[in-house]
Amino acid sequence: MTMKRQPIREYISLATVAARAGVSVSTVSRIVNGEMRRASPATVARVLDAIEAVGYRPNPVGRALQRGQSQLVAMIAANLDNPAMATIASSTEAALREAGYVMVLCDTHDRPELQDEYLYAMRAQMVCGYVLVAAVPSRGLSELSASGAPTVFVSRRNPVGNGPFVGIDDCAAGAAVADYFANLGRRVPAVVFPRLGSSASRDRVSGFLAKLRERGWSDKAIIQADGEGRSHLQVGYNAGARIFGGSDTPDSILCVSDQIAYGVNRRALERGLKIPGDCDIVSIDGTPLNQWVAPWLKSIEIPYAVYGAEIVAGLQLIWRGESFGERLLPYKFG
Amino acid sequence: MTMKRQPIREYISLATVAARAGVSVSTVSRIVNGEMRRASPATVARVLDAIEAVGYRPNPVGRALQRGQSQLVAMIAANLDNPAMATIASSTEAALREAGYVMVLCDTHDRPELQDEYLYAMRAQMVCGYVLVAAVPSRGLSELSASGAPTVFVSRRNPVGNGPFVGIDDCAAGAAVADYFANLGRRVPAVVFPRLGSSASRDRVSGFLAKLRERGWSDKAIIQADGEGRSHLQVGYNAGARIFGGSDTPDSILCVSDQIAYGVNRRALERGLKIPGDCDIVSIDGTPLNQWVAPWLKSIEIPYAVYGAEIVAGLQLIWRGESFGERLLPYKFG
DNA sequence: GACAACTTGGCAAACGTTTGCCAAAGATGT
DNA sequence: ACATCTTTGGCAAACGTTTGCCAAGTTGTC
Repeated sequence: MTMKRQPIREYISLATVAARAGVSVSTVSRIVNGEMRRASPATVARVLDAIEAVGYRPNPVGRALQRGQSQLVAMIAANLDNPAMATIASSTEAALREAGYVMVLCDTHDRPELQDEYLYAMRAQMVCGYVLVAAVPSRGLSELSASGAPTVFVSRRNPVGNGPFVGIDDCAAGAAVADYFANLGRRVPAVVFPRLGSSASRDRVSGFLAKLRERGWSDKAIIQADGEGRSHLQVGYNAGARIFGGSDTPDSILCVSDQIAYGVNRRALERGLKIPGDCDIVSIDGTPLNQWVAPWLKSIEIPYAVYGAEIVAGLQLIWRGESFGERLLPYKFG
Repeated sequence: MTMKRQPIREYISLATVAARAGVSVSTVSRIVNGEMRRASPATVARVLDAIEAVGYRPNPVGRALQRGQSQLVAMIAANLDNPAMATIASSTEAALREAGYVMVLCDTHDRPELQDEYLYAMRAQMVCGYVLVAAVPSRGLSELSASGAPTVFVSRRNPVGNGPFVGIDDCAAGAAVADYFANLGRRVPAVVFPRLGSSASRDRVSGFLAKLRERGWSDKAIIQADGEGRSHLQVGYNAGARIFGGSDTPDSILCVSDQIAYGVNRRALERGLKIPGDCDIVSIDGTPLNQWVAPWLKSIEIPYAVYGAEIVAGLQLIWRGESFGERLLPYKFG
């Protein structure tokens, strides 16, 4: 009944090399790992030749078992369909490969149960590190947090504690947009954000509001619209209905993500508004795609393409036992 | 100098369970693997309890080493920044997880050397299957092809042989667009495609051309523009310069991908053309994002979100030793 | 009462790697 | 000549799993 699984092929192992070079497996292992002083130059040369001749590559599985840790790094991301996360995934993958690691990608669709399932599965895989992009609170995350496993949080801070973080200064970004609107002479600003916000969303909104207050706005003069939806596109579209349906129509809108801006814009078009013109929209994300499909959108540009390098640098610090608090990357605006 | 790596934690192994249940490791192993007849009901119950009590999960690394094959599936994709591929990656990841596998994601940026590097690295990881999305010809791919390892090609057919394929009927899709233009009474059709084409691009173009010929167009009456660029956005933008700069301006354009359409559209806007109106653009891809950011674009909609399920179904057929030629999924148009 | 057949479960080898420890041989110092 | 140290390299255990084989114990049949 049950299929018997056959190995796909015989692998070239240390034993193969050892036999060919006429030495023991341990000697080859040490040379492979760069312990050149443990063998005479003649032996080293012989072994190196044999490695070359048979095309040996260390088997990561055997190594993982012995070391109790694989060369796999788990990236657990909330939603790959979001181009920003796709870019983070892509750049992290490239940086990890360069450093000799292999990335496992897990898409949680923002669901805590799925996040936990992945967290447990990855622990079983003996991964040597975790990259959590926009993590949600969950039991498994608390355990991970407590276990002290090498972890870097990206975009959203650790929702159940603290830990190394790579992102931008969200508060400052929100404030920058507020300044921009104020300097432009806008009178009726609005801000759109998801109802179930993350630390990032909250900070962007509060930075925006704080700066506007500083520049003379009263709280009720600022339109705040949260939207619901499983994607930020929906969030923006839903919030747009309320923004453009109220008594005051805003002349300037901050959307905390590109996708929200797309949703708001669609609603605006349906209502016959001109963007920009009747109303300016600014978003925070600024993926390159905007230049192609949303030239009407001005953005705070987050350097997602360099996130990967920062994330891997952070992991390497942690692996070396050094500390890594947070790395706030500069954004571009205007 | 060199850091000594410490295992993150002690893992709960078969030995832990065996000690607690008072049986041998082999007995536990057999029960974990569902061989219930090899032990008395009483023993089985005791072992199951122990498993529950200590929270045992099989270690995939040990298993992989013993079986000569891991539960990892390699997805090697040409360009994650393309939303279509991101959707394929996402849906495949979900389907694999459901089937108990773990996906490793590799982004080759369309570069053969990188594709080879990944192919070799994944072989060393003892992956149990390969999903190649938009593969490019390379030495390693030929070797993989020859080795008979379980492989599914997606979107683009195997460029160095043949093998299981998941995609759409590209030829028919191109023809459908041709019919659409003809029925609409368009006179000056154009087609835009990347200079370095894949089987998919070529088939879409040739299907389009063949149908137009069938409906009375001469070859020179059809504008064909190939574009260069590292992304399809660039391809479209570059080809757009030639299309809109020639003597004949087309009244209808087929772009073989969404991203090319974005590029063409940008060029059209720069030239002051109205889309649609002066010129219809139709693309092949039809990602959901279009509805939000490119309402001007009509598309053949490829069901990327269900690719994952088909890919995994294909892999499972292959693992079972059954054959799996190709699966052409239905697309939606209009 | 003898013998076969089945049930139940353990032993041990194997997968590929790493590494602590030991042994042989050569080099150096007295 | 002897003690000590260094160089060179192998042995064997360990990581967690699977599985062929064997050894008891139980049951059934004549």
